[in-house]
Amino acid sequence: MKALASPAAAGAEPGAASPGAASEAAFAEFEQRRRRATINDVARLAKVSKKTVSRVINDSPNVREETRERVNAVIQRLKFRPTPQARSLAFRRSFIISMIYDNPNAQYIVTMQGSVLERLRGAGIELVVHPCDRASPDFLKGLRDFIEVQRPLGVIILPPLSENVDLLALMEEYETPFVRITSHPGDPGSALAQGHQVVSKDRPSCRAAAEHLIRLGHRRIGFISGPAGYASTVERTAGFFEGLKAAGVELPAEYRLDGAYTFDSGYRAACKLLALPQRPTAIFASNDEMATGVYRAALEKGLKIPGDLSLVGFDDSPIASWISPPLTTVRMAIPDMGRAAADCLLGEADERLVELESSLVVRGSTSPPAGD
Amino acid sequence: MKALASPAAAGAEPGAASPGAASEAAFAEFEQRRRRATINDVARLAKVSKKTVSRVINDSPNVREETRERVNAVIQRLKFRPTPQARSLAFRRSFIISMIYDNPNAQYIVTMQGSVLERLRGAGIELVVHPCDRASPDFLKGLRDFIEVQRPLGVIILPPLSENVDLLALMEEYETPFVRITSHPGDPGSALAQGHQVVSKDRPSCRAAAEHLIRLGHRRIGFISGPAGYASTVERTAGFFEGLKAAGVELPAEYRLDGAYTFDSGYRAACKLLALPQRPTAIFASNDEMATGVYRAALEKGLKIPGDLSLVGFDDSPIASWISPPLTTVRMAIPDMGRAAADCLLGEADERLVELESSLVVRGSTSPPAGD
DNA sequence: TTGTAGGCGTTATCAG
DNA sequence: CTGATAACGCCTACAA
Repeated sequence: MKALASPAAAGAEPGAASPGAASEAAFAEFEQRRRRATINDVARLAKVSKKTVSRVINDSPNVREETRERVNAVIQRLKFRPTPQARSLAFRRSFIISMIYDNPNAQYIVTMQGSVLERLRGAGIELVVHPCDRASPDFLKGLRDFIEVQRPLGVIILPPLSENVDLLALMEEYETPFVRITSHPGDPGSALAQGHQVVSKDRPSCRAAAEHLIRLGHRRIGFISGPAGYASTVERTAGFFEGLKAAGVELPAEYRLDGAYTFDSGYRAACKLLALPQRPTAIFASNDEMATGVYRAALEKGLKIPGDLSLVGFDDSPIASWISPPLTTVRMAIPDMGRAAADCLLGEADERLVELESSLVVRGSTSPPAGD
Repeated sequence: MKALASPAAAGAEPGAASPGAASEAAFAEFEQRRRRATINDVARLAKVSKKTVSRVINDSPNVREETRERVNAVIQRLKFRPTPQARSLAFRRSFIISMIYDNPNAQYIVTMQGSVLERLRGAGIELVVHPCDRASPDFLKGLRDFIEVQRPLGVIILPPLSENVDLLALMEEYETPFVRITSHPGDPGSALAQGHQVVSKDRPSCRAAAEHLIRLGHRRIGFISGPAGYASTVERTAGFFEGLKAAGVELPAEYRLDGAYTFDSGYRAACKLLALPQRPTAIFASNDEMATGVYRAALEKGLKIPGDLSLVGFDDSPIASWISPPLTTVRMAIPDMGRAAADCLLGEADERLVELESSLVVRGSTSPPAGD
């Protein structure tokens, strides 16, 4: 990239003929020591002070271009890499980013971890995972200890923990940059509006799910929500009913049941729905795991999907495409969200609020209702 | 735990009446400074040298019990916690344990992370995750950089990476303690026998799977293997055929197909098996994802599981209990493996080789074959 | 059993 | 724009 691309150019002149370039002898002497280069080695061989090397490492603007190049040349030649241990001590911040979560599904977690790491690679920053149990009595204490002792560069908080204001207050207290991953931006001025936010816009896609079912001809539609108190529950519900309302479809109260994002809750809700005198011809389950429970219930009732019952889920988990028939569902842009979250923490985000749309994925579990 | 449990006992005597106990004034002065306590604060208030405090922190035996108690009392009173950043610099090792893996399924990864963390909690050691792509050209380079720069306390390597000898050589090179998670102990003396090993004994459970099918009356059994070169493939295959052989059941070559642990490979293999003139009455798929592909193939052929086709998988992933009928499968003791791996790295393992049995979980996907 | 002196590798302060 | 000097908080060697 730079003018001094050739290693030889760095300190090629024997006899110190070129000012500011170390002698080959000095380099040779370094080679002897068979140790990793430190900032001192670089400083000595580049004939500058440690501080200047430090400035180069940290992209300080206050370095003459010529100096910077000379230092960089030595850095490359010595394969110098600053150690995060020492930097952490001096910076009073560890070179780690932490991911804190309670209980999302495994695929969500792993995809998120992977996409965050995609951005962290090469930045010399590692990802520390911190699952926890918000029901535990020392949930906050554990987190406090962690933040206080580790002092991570930043923290990524996954839902539903990202809606926990006590946790956010903790981050503020320790002045730890954080990103909330959520499905609804915090109201301006509220605690939930602090820090960075990466939000999955689920309303439009859930609305699309409703419209999809209605377009197919469904009017009696069952709805299974997520657990109370989750932003995702609110958003998915709002989006879906938005779609129904726009089409002028009203849902009797008994078509609307509460779930808990678990297989069992989906199964039980479906059993109730399918036992209704006028059973729904379609069901929207607020996540795939519950939708899987609906498959079970339908099978037990002898109902064919999608012929007798159309079904839409949410998550596009692997099981959605593996189950038969494959499940029409909503896919969040998890990899984009992970990358965006990392960018926020790396200071490479333009805005403090990133919104990403999720999208409806139509598969075989939805069709026009059987004429009845 | 100790005699000086009460904080007041630590330095209660005003006027330095008690030798070796700091004055209340000194403590009060510390309180003023509203900073986290350092080893210096502890040393000063406990009237010992930093080194002695360090010895206490690190459980050195060379400390008089009385001194240790005095120091501990001050530590508690000051809520002193040594910072890993400084210790890392001095120890030349980060207080992190790293989990390295390529591509196991999400549930496996998350369960493993969780169980390892269970043991790490309270030890002041964090878990850094390091997924990577062994097909990438700079796979090893990336890992080398990571180990060289981060210097983790230890590394946990998940299969199939745990069978990569280049990776193991890297760990040896950097003298980094590691645990291999695998399904077959390395031959003594081989590269695979180095480091710690936590192995899942899958032969007995796979043998049990075969015996289970045979006991139900199956004789024409299809087998879908994992990808070539995986220890897990070898072990599951060996176990299953052990069971067949013990019962005197021979499998024609066409009943035995290669899979790749993916849904598609399971589906394709099943299609072939079910198209055989004498189709098998049962199939063992070497993991649940492939088994799910078999469900699909069976459904397309109009074959009922388990009536027309019995099916056994491996992993006991969530989908195994959600799919209909629920899948008979083999469950590895992943949480135990994770805890064992952490113990190895924490130096709390008795042996360098820990073996854990997996177990057959019988569900609804297996039954006697329909009389034909 | 305990302490002193020095180092781990980097960044901050502040003068020039 | 650059550098000397002092942190950062803990540990190791070597003494006592």
